[in-house]
Amino acid sequence: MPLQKLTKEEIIYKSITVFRQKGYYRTNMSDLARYCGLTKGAFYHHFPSKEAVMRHCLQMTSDWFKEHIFSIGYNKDIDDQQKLIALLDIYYKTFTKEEGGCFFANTILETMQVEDTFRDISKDFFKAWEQSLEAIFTTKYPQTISKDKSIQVITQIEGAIILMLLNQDSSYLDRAIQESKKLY
Amino acid sequence: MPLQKLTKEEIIYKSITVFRQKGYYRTNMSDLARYCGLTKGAFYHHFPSKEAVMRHCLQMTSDWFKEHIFSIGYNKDIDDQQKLIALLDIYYKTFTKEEGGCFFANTILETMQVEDTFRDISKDFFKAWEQSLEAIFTTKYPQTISKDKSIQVITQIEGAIILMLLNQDSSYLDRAIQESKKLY
DNA sequence: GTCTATACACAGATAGAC
DNA sequence: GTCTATCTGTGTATAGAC
Repeated sequence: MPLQKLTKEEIIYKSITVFRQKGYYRTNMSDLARYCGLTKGAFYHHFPSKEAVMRHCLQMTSDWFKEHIFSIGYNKDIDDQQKLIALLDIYYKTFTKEEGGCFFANTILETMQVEDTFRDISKDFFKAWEQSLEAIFTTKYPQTISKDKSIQVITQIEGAIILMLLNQDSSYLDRAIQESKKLY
Repeated sequence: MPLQKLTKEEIIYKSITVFRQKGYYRTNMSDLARYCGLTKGAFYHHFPSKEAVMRHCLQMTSDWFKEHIFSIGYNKDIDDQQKLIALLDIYYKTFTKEEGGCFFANTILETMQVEDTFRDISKDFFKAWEQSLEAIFTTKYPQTISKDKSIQVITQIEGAIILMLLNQDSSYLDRAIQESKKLY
C-alpha cells in the first residue's frame, strides 16, 4: 500500500490526457496538477520541469504503441494480409477514440521550430511504426517497395487525421484506412 | 507617398514569417513588432490583438494560394493531366521553399482543441484546395471518385509534410507528389 | 509527500507624451 | 504614427511549514 496517493506512472498517465487536449505550450503546470488532484508544489516534487513531464508522457505513449499495436506486425500466427487489415482497423479506433488525433504529430508540429527537445523520441515512434508495417509488406514485396508502402500508409493516415480534426468528420480517416488496405 | 514606414499589408506579410517559424502561441507581440522594426506600442496601433494579426495572416496566405496556385486547376488552356503535374510540382516547391511546412495544418493542430477561432478560415483553405483538384479530376472521373482522389492528394501531402519536417528530409514529400501523379 | 506562499520573468494590452 | 512607461495577469519554478 503506497503512502503516496498517486504513483509517478499514474501522474504521467493523467498528464498525457491534458497534453493531448491542450497541446504542450498551452498546458501549464497548474492544469497538470489540478487534473491529478495535486497542487503545483506537490507536482514539482515528482518532476523537475514541464519539459520532463512531457518527455515522460511521450515515452509512455510510444512504449504503449510498441507493445500493444506495432507488435502485431511481428506476430507469426496471423496471415500477413489479415495482420495489415487488423492493424489498420486498430489505427482507426485508436485515433478516433480519444480526441486530438496523433499525439506525436501534434507535438512535433507545435514544438519543432522552437526547440529540438522532442524530435528524437518522435522520430523513434514513427520509425517503430514504419518498421512494424515493413515487416508485413516485406514478405510479399521487395524491401524498397515495402518501405515505400509503409510510408504511404503512415503519411495517408496522418494527413487524414488533420482533415478529420479540422472538419470534425471521421470519414476522412476511414477513407485513408480503406485506401491503405488496397496497398497489400 | 505614405507617412507610415510600413503599410498594414507589409506588417501582415512580415508577421506571417514569424508565425510560420514559431507557431501561434510561442510568437509574442514583441517578436512581431521587432521583426517589423516597430515597438509593441506602435504595433498595437495597427492591430487590436494578437488574434486579429493571426487572422489577417491566415487570410492573406489563403488568398495568395487561391490566386497563384489553386487557380491553376481552373485554367482552360492546359491539358488536365499536365495541369495536375504542374500543380503537384508547385506544391513541392511551395512546401519546401519556406521552412515550417503547411501554415494551416500547423495552426489548426496547435489551436483547435483550445479555441475555435481559426477553424473556419482553415476549413475554407482546404475546401478551396480540394475544389481546385476536383476541377481537374472531374473531366475524367465521376464526381465521387474525383472528390476521393482530391482528398487523397491532400492527405498524402499533408502527412508527408509531417514526416519531412520531423526527419528533415524532403524526399518524403517528393514521394507523396510522385504517388499523387499516378492518381490521374 | 503535500501544502501555502512567493519569487521572478514575461506575456498581452493600454496610456499618454512627442 | 511611433515612442516610453506601465498595468495586469499568468507562467515556471522554488522555499519552507506541516
